[in-house]
Amino acid sequence: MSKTNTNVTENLRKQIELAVKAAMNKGQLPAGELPSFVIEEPADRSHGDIATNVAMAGARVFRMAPVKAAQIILENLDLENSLFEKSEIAGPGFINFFLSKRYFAEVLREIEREGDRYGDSDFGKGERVMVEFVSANPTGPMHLGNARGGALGDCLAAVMQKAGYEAYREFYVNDAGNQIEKFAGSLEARYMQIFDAGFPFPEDGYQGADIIERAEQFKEEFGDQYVQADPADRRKALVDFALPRNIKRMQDDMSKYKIHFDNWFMESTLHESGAVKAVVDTLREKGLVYEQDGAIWYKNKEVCTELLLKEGKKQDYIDKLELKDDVLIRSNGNPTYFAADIAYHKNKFDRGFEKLIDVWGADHHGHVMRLKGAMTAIGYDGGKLDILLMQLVKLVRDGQIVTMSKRTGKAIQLRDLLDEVPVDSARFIFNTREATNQMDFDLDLAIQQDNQNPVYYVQYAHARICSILRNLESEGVAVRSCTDDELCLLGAPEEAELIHLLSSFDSEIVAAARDYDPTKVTRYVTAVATGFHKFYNACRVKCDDEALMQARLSLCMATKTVIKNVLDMFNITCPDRM
RNA sequence: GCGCCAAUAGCUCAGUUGGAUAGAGCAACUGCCUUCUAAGCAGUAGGUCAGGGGUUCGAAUCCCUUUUGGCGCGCCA
Repeated sequence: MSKTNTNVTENLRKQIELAVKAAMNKGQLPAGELPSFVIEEPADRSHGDIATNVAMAGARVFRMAPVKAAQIILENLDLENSLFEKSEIAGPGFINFFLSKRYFAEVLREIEREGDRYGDSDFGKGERVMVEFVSANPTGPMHLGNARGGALGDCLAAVMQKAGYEAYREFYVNDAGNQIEKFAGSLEARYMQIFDAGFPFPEDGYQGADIIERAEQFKEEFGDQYVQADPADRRKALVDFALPRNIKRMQDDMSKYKIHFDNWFMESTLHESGAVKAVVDTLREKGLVYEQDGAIWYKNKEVCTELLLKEGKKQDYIDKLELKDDVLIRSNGNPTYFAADIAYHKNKFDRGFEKLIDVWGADHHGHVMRLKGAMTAIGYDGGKLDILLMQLVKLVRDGQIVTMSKRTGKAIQLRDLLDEVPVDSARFIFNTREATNQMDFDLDLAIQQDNQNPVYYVQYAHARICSILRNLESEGVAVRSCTDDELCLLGAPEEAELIHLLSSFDSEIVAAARDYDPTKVTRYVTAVATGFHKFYNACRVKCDDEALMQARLSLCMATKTVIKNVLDMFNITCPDRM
């Protein structure tokens, strides 16, 4: 809601509360608790601009029919000097309020004044928030799930920024640990197979074609000089060769996808600095680790049980969860991913971030509780760590579901996608489905560069506005500021509806930030585009009435500002002509 | 078995902390360019909100239950 809009709602709430109290004092309503009620925009605009259910919500307290209570409240309501011009009782007892044209003028003025800052709010109070996303394994190419996570994470960070947070984007590179061992074994096998086709491939190795490619590149450079080498040296040489190239490829892909991370954080630094060992020690000091079968275990069950009881969960519910303890240090001495992850998130908090958001694939959801619990256990607030779980993407091509797997090497990769699908369209389409829902990505549709593609619909609205401005400019018409009286000429339903949409920009941003859901903003800007196209068809900007033309130009400029602010925020091209 | 997420038009999905006649895009059908971009607009058709109970003035929304689908329950990440 724009500031204008927010003020209107807050004032109305106070006025209604005063009216109810006044009626109670006069004995028109039985004295009692003020009911909690909502003030909202009705779905149907013929029901007014703002409506309240106070009479219905209070039906029990008032002990009378909602319609009658509404009448009494309305009689006690003072709407003099407000931006409302009319009110009515409707349906089962709603009180509907109609905004005056002065209000619409206010909104347009505010947008003109704020320009590219329009939609900003102080909801986040400048809090530093880190959004960690993609964080793909550097052992292979990025897949379609990373494409979705990239678009969602990047746009979520943008939304947080717009809502008044200080957002920071980070990519966690798992350049250490077990999967690097697997990576080494796979590379080794592919390298050796060049010389000896019978060299065994590890059972759990990475089967992707990219591994073979890297092994061949390695052979190009070093020939057969590692065939006879010590296997440990050979693997190290292969990883040292392949890993930086893989990371570079991920960075190039992200850059092509118009995602720019503030930081690429290397897991290996946590091992080298001793940070991983340090958190294990911290947990040990708190009596939360024990040794068994040569491994060091973390008392996850104990910690999570305590936290769940604090949340008010019942013991038998907790029992059914069958919580298990987790290994921190394997019997071979290597720390687990989990141990490194605790150290990593501690590191994030220690860098001064007050809120952490991780975008993960839903297949990692079993990891959420134990990580948050562990953060609390080492003295941080696990409640400040939020995980956005993203359901995986299914790829559909020619109406057939294509299974994605790094292992089969047959899945489409992020870079295949970007070769075929325009970046704007990929970023937009991935933000049309909520993260919590599974998504079918129709490759054929996304590749299409025509009106089926939703991003063009929004861009087209912007280009249309630019075109109007160009045409009028060539005829010597300059956009100027309008007086209130002129702006009040905007009375058509399409005009009112569009202004209404524009006024709710920052409440949409706040809702998206609150719910960690950037897809709300995509849908919002689509609605704004619809509102504009309807207005365009119903009302001609260029007309004989100079004052009306200027008022409509103000509306065009305001619409242009909102669309541009959204597309800029999401790093999507905002063309002046199409 | 236990847990998490979901089930809404032919398809893909919205539905704003319980509200008024459940919406949009695509697909289908019918109209609208001698006037600012038809990548657009208007209209028609399409629904047992998975099924069944419950809570209340009022349920797609909250609770219970059944069914179906996805995912997870590793000294993998």
